[in-house]
Amino acid sequence: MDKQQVLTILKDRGYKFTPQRREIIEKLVKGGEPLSVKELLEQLRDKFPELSPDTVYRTLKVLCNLGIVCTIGHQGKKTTRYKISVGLHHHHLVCISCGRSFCMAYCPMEGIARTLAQQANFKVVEHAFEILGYCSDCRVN
Amino acid sequence: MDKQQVLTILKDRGYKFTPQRREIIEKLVKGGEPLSVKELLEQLRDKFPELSPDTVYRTLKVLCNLGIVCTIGHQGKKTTRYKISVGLHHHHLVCISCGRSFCMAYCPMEGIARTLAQQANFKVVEHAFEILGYCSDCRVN
DNA sequence: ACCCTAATTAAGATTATTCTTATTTAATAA
DNA sequence: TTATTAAATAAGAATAATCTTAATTAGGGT
Repeated sequence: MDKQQVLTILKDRGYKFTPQRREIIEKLVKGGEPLSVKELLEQLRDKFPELSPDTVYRTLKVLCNLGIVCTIGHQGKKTTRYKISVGLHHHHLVCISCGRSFCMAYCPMEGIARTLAQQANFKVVEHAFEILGYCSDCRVN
Repeated sequence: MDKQQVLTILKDRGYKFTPQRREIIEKLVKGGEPLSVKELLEQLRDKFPELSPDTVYRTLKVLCNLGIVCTIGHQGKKTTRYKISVGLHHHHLVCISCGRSFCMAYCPMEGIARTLAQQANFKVVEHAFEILGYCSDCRVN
């Protein structure tokens, strides 16, 4: 997903283009390691010395809701990080030693959520799933 | 799980009994709706006017790690809540309208985590899973 | 080009949670 | 009972994230 694609999606949904938003998207589409809000702020400080954290959080929330970025580390173990989503809905394996994250090959929830929810007559809106442990580099044995 | 059982587990693991800890456990074993840290503090204010939030958070963390209490609302949607664990490891359906939570009948992760992790040569330590949506009372249709 | 309006912004307050530090205390051994 | 020590505590600082408010601005229509 490149910058143009993201901007097109935003436009279609009626969001405005602001310089701040453009730059945040710019940083994210570059890829690489998932970024924290703090890191994004640091990277954007020269261009927007008064960029407020709230603007970054708000923009990220919009992008999350549109499925453009995904979130890693909800679990409160470390600071939440964000990265451009690689298309399909998916979850992460998060290493509690080095902090790196790895995409799961597939999302095991689709059928399961339906089944579990049916039992409780519960209308599923979203689900959160994350596995924490040690990655191949960090595992001891 | 009653208070004695909890205290026995703590004793076995070498934790100390403090009046604060006893009271926090007392409130939790009563059952009922899952409690937030704020609610716990309010309920304990008359007995311990200077109880610090940190003490509550610390005690809850210990109890979580021992599997004695479980955590609801990790997802950052609302304040995290805690309740005595009903034995087996499990997850929750959380209503985004009324905020109530419901236990899932089983944990769908056991086999899945193993499979997913194997593919990545990842050693699983724990996982987080939560379904958000509307409960039977709150769903519109 | 100019105006209008709803969306977006910065700033700062607020809340939830964790961390640091110095003090207190529970459990254990003498 | 007293002394010892490791664990637990309160207080307050620090961090992450959200909310409130008033000012600014992008985009659409004139």
